[in-house]
Amino acid sequence: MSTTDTRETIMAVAKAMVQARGYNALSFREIAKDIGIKSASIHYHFPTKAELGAALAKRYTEDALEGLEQLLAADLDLPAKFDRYVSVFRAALLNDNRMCLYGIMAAEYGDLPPEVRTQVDAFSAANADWLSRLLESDEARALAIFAAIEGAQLVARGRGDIAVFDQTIAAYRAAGLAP
Amino acid sequence: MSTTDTRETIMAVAKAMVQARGYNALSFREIAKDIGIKSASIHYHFPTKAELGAALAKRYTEDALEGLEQLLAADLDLPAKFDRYVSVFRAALLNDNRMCLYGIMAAEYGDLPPEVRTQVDAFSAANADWLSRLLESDEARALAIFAAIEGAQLVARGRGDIAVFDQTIAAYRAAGLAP
DNA sequence: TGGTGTCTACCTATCGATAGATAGATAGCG
DNA sequence: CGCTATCTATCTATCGATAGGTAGACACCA
Repeated sequence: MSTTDTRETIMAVAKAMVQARGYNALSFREIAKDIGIKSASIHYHFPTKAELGAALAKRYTEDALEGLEQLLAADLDLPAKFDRYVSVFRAALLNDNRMCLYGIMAAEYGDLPPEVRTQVDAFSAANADWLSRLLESDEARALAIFAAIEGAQLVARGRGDIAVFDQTIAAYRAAGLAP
Repeated sequence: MSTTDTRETIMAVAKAMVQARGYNALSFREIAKDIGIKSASIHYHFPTKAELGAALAKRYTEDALEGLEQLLAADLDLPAKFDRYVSVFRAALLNDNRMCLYGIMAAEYGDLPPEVRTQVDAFSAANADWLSRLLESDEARALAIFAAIEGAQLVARGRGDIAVFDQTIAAYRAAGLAP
């Protein structure tokens, strides 16, 4: 397999694992077993676990930003755009009750290597920035909405019920927090 | 030391560790070192890690419920009671940027032993119930407020800034989500 | 063209550290 | 004596990481 393919496969598998069980539960041996190589080979692509974690978070933010820029430019009204935004977080739950990579890593913040923290921080900043542009509001309000969505995901995950997520978002809208 | 004392000390230290770094990062050896005993001795009080984790979450809910019942009966207006409620979550952040035990365990949900999950679920249910009584609202709205507070804590922790938590709660109030 | 060196992408084997867990001994106490 | 609470010592499993080797692709040079 080419370097790029294997590297991408590692990242895809690792991302899913983190979203399901967290950064701490991420294991080189498990990744390796999943994709049919040896754990030592992962070190060829990602010298340390911290580098893999940082690459994961960085890519996650980049991918999100790309999609969000397109969404912002789309010919949709504000509630529809917000709907699409929320559906990204919703999709994680639908995918085997997983969480947003940010949410689970933020919970483990105290255990994260510095380079991973940096990338995790970037995700919340990017989301707050995007939401403030969408809503033409200040960053504080945008960050509050982002936080509320993350919380909705966290609680819905514990309940194992996507309906809880939907009802919570609906409550945010009914209260006027979200558009 | 009496059984009770040691058991309580183990729980206190373990609780702080989970709030700082999560259930997965909780280590018998670390707890033992902290309180000056051997890790084997912890197994005398808590045969397995899962039992310790479940006991932690159970106690956490019990303690919370006790305080909340008193708060509900207190001679304060609604916003003041809500203030006090929020301040409990705020206090965790002030305590070395720790998180609510529920929040961090909910994030690790996919990795939690069944008996721990059960106790974690009980906490969100108890909070939703309490909030619905406080607000005289339906459970869905109450759960949404709980979720939003958890999210505020998660994001503020990543930012390492208690002001982010305060501003987020303020934004919830300004929007009309919280009283 | 054919040999030589280098690079990629893995491999096997192993390291030291740490995890939770257990068996069995022991000190102290009523 | 018997119980409680702790100890020492050890086990198995797993962790990330490293050392060293190798098949194959590719480039360069005589």
